[in-house]
Parts: sequence; C-alpha cells; structure tokens
Amino acid sequence: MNLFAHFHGLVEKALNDLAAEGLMAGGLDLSRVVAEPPRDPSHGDVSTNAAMVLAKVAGLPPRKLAELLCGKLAAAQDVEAAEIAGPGFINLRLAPTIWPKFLASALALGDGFGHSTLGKGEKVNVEYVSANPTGPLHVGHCRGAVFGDALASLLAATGYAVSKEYYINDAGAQVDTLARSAHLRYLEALGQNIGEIPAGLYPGDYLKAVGQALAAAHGTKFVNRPESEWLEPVRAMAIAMMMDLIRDDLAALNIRQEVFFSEKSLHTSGAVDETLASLTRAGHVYQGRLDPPKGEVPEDWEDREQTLFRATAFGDDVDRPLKKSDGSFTYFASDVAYSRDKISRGFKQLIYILGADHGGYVKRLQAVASAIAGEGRVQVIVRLCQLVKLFRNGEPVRMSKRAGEFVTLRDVVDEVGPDVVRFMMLYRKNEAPLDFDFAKVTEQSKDNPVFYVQYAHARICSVLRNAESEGYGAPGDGEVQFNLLTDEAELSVIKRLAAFPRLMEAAALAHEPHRISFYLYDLASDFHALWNRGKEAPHLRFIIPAQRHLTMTRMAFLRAIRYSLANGLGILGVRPVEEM
RNA sequence: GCGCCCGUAGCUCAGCAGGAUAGAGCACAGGUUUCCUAAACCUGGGGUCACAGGUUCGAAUCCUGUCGGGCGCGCCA
Repeated sequence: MNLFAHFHGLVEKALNDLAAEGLMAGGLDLSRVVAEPPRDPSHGDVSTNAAMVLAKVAGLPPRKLAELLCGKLAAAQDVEAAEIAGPGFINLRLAPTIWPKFLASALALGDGFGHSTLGKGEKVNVEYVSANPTGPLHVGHCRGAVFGDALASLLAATGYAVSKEYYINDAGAQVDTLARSAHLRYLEALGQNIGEIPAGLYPGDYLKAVGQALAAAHGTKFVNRPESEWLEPVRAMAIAMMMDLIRDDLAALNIRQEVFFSEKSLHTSGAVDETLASLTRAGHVYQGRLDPPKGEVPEDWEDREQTLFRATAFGDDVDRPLKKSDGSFTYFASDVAYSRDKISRGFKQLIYILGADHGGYVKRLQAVASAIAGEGRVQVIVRLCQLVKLFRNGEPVRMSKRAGEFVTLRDVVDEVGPDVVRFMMLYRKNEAPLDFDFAKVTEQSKDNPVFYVQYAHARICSVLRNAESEGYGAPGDGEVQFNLLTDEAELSVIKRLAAFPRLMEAAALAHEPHRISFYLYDLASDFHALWNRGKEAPHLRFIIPAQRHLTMTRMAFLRAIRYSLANGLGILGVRPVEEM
C-alpha cells in the first residue's frame, strides 16, 4: 500500500470530477502534480501542489482552485481535514484510522513491502563491472560492482524485468598480452627459469596457476614454438581462468550476474560486420577525416581517411572511428554491435555503470542507441562512479600499479566483510568521491552507519525473541490492534514506514540506490529513539506484561519495521543480522 | 580549446518529483542506565546553499554566464 500513490490518485480523481462538473478546464497535464509528505509534520500527512501548478491552465485563481479541490478531498475516505496553506498547498490530515490499515497491509506484504509494479515489466539491461579479464578485480571495481548490483535489485523490486550483464573484453590487444604472460608462466611451470617478468607483460602471481594448468593440459607442445601456434589456445584458457577468478571475486560480494557477454563472439558471429553494413545502409557511416584531438596530441597522430560513425548527427561531439589503420575493427565498433544486440533483445533501458574516467563515453553510447533503434526509442542511462580513496586509520593507502601493488577487491572484502563494503559503497551518491577507512567502517558505534542500521534490526529481533519466550509469539485473532499505537514517537515511525514505498519508487526512477541507505539510517534512528523513550516512559516499552493486546500489537509493529529494514537492506545486498 | 561531473555548517555529507522556517553525523558543551542490547538516546549553538543574472506564484534544485576542483578528448580496452 503506497499511501502517496493512493492520494495522488484521489487528487487526480477530484480534478477530473471538477472538470466533469464544468468548474474548471479538463484534459490538463497532471504530470507536475505531486502528493508527498510535507517536510514539516505539523502541516499534516499528505501535501499536494495541484492548485498552484494547475491554476493558470485551469483558468482559475490558485486560491479558488484550492478551495474547490479542498472540498472534494475533504469528503474523501480517510481524510480528516483538508486545508489550504501557504501559497496554495493543500494539506491533508489523515484520519487516525488509516495508520492501522497501513500497518496491516505492510505486515501482510512482508517481504514484498516496498516493492511495486512501477516498471510494468519493462525490460532493462544493467551492465556493470565488465573489467578486462586479465586478472583479479581490484578495489577500484568495487564501487561500480556494488552500485550496479544494488541498482539492479532496486529496479527488479519496482517492477522492471532486469538483466544483469557483464561484457567480457576478450578480443583486444590486452588479452594477447595476457596470453603471452600466461605462456611465460607455462614455461615456468615446466621448470624453465624465466627470470624477471619483462615490462609490458602482466607480472601478477595469479598467472602461475594458469601456467600450471597449461602445462598439465598441453605438456611441452607449446615450448619453442612460434606464437601463432599457441597464442589462441593459451589465450582462451587464460581468459576462462581469469573469468573464473573474477566470478569468485564477485561472489565474495554476493554478486551474481546472469549474462556474461563475450566481445569476441561479436566478431566470430559476424555481428560486427552486420552492424557496420546496417549502419552504412542507414547512412550513418562514411569515409572521412578527423581533426587531431585537442589538448595533448598523440605522438603518432596521422591524418588519414577512415571509416567513421556519424555520431555528431545524434548529439556526440565528434564522429567515431570504426576501423583502425590496419583495417581491423576498433573497440568502439564491437561496442556498437553489442548495443545492437542488446536492443534486439528488447531492452528499453540500457544502463551502464562506468568509472568516472569514462565520462567521455556517454554521448557516444547514446548516439549509438539512437542510430540503431531510432531517436528516443531506447533510453541509455550511464551512471558514473567516482573514485574510492582507501584509508587506514586516517592515512591514505598507497597503491603503485607499476610495482603491481594494488589492493584487490578480495583484500578489502576479506578484511571487513561483504556487508560493510556494500553498505559503505552505497552510503554516498555515486558521483561523489568516497573515502573508505578500514578502521571506521568496522567500528561498532553509531558513528558507523552500517553498524547503526544493523543494530536496529538486531535489537528488534532481540525484543521479538524475548517476547516469544515470555509467551508473546504468534498473535491470535484480534490480538493485534494497531489503533493502540497513538504516541507521537510511534506515529513518527509509522509515518516513516509509510514513506518507504514512495522512496523506493523515487530511488528507482532516479537510479539512485543510495537513497535507500539514507532512508534506512533515518528509520534506524527513529527506532532507536523510540526504544529509548521506553526508559523515561515505561508505558512505551515494547513488552508490557500486564497488557497482552498492546504487547502483541507492538510486536506486530516491530515486525513491520523489521520488514522495512530487511527489505531495504536486501536491495543494498546487505544481510540483516539478527544478533550482534 | 571543448565536453561531462562536482561546489550546501569548522569537517564528512543528505536534501526526496521546483515547494512552506535548508537537514543529519562528526567535532564542541551539557544531560539520561535499579528497565526489552547505553554498541543507544536527549538538549544546545553553528549557513550569503561558490558568485552573478534569468524562468516561476515559488529555486540549493531548472536555464545562461563567471570562478574554483576532478575526469576525459582518433588507430588503448
């Protein structure tokens, strides 16, 4: 039950009725009309801007329209009072009887509380991580991985048909480098002294296992043989093993993507050729020259005629090359084919989670989708994740890529656990930089939001356990009477719960899962406050032995709060703990 | 030079779909426990929402410009 959606509907109905009665113009655009919780609770429970937004087009002074609307709304069910305030807000004070109904419905929904059908089953593709398959994930991949996963969960919970996808860059030069590096480790596994790993190859120890696997599978077949004989099989095995590694890393963060899409397959299947042909037929490809890049011009810049995608026709800044000077396809060309594949699978939203250094890629991806599907047919949404800065007790953690000293995703997850990593990565807007201090995030105090939210959930579980052991387990008929919850502290928690479904939808529409984290923090805060009220005011404690109905009611209330916490944490991919 | 992102309290950040008197936490000062987890709670001060225009009944939020910070700018992926 989404109270605000419900009252939004009532406002629309009232407006239509007014139009039908000839009191105002009909057929108006209602998209700017909102029904929302007022910032100041003294203004009531639901507030709408309808009169202010529509006054002009309705052909009525705002005050007059507000009065008409107020008359209709005051008569609606569950509305106790409707009043005009400020510049023309209509504030609804709801009848106290609505809260028991709301709590009952939230409780009945249980695991589904907060979920909705907003997306109407629209197909959405979320592509995230997509790290090169050349080694384990490092800490830089963490944020995008968690963000993408949480966003996918959020969209799924709000009624979208979500596919979680990983694009494997297994076709470029860097996987050849991987193969050469693995071949060296293969020689090493066969007992050769390989000395220092030459510059330009991947030095990581994680390739030793690949070398051993190659030796076991192929014996000495690839020793002292030209690269042309071994490059392909070695590369295939190395990529397969790297992807296993990456899947394990993701699993450590409780991430499981459904589709792992190979870039190479786009070449072997002919999809890239077909895409180029199709774009050419549509007139989006031409032979031409590009101006040298502004800023730093590359050493080996050469002005030449090349095959270009007319990205500028779709809002990009420059046209984009599809072929390299040796005639082979660019990375961008396979990306175009990949976009085409996604579009052909029926996705209406293509969501990309990328690092902030990929900002320059956004317009290109949008241009591609417009060229292939037609303008406005497919929505391309790119969310850029800013850097994570690691700290240890306030000191920045130094990483040197050159020396191969990077902190892996696994290092971080193993040290603080997946729940902490996931929550902290989502406790900031994605486009804001994030500081991650190992000491702070594991601290057990209210200064640590992960702990604070978890603690609220655990505390609820603890009371429920105590209650059950004292005979307040499953309630019997009529034992739960939510109208007994009348204290301000209780009502403010109930109203916070009532905002949850609307918050989920807003977060989904904005593609901003961090809003869930902040909501959970606020809800936890309300709950802890309510808990402490029981100290000065014993009648507000949850278990009150002399009053069975009240106690049973409060247990049900706690279960509703717990569902909200657990469901929100579920979106973030954080396990709600029952005991701490 | 151009594009994208950011600029809110001393610090770290929220600010919901343009709404009413801009909010949290930290830090600082004080208070609360014979009681369901004090691992918590309560009270207090603190703001030219970078700056200047514009749109609007109404702007931290949308538009334009300026300043400051980050990222990026063909044949790498």
